[in-house]
Amino acid sequence: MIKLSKMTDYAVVILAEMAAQEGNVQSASGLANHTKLPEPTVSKILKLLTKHDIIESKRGINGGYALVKSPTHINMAALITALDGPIALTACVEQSTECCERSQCCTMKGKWNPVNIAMQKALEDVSLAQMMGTN
Amino acid sequence: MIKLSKMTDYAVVILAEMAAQEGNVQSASGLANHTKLPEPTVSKILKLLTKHDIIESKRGINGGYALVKSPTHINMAALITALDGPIALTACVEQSTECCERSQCCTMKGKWNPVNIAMQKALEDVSLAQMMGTN
DNA sequence: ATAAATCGGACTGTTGCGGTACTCATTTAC
DNA sequence: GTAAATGAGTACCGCAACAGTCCGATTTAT
Repeated sequence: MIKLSKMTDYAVVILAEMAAQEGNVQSASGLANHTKLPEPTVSKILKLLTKHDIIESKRGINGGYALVKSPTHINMAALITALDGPIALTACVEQSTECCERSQCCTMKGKWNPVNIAMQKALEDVSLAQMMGTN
Repeated sequence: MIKLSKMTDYAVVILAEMAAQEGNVQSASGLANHTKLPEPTVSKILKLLTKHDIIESKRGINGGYALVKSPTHINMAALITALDGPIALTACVEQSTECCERSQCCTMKGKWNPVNIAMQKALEDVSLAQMMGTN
């Protein structure tokens, strides 16, 4: 099963909650309460999102996190990249110019790239706002 | 990193080898030799592919495996489904009508489906033959 | 009928991820 | 200036899924 990690799943829920209160700075514990997710996990995800400039943080008393972009401008590709690393369907991607550990160069080297690109595009086309839309 | 398992990667290499000798029945050990992959792994993959009717097996002396469809009619979606299970980007897919383990229904329930469908389509559009094409 | 060759399914070890806890750095209210 | 509140960073543990291994079932050539 090609599935993205729970972390990404959680991230969407958290971001949706933040978007619902757009403009407000919300603390990690507050978000954890609202989303019913375990606080340490929420905190971890928020840090990752901050590091990748998807949200911004404010320290000190009454600190917390806030969106920097509107939900329309946050796409799934960026989210997944932030939490799970680069989007690629196999280890044998073009970037690794060396041969695999196998005795000869894998004949499939680089062949997955078109697929990867297609997937990347599919994910870029979905915004957080769309994910939040009614069923 | 969204990545598919090595198994799928290997499967493509193996199928490419089989396609190169289309029509011929090839034993698991023979294919392992040609692809330089560990035989038990090759064997395991061949079993999975057989179960999903992507190839067919022949027992007894001079037995082995052979393609049932032409490389043009084998797409990546079928391959990945056979080896890694259904293509879905999250556990919270439409099919599970129950709520998550969280106290309330996840607000994102079913929202990933459009993305999943887009990915499925992207993968269906790539045939084994295309993967075998020259670099 | 026998035996060799091969497929088929169950089993096990290991790696990576999800989840947690702890400590340090920073900011602001008083 | 001090202390409280909050985010940032690091390190750790348990579980689950995967990669790899083995032995039994089945078929066919002789």
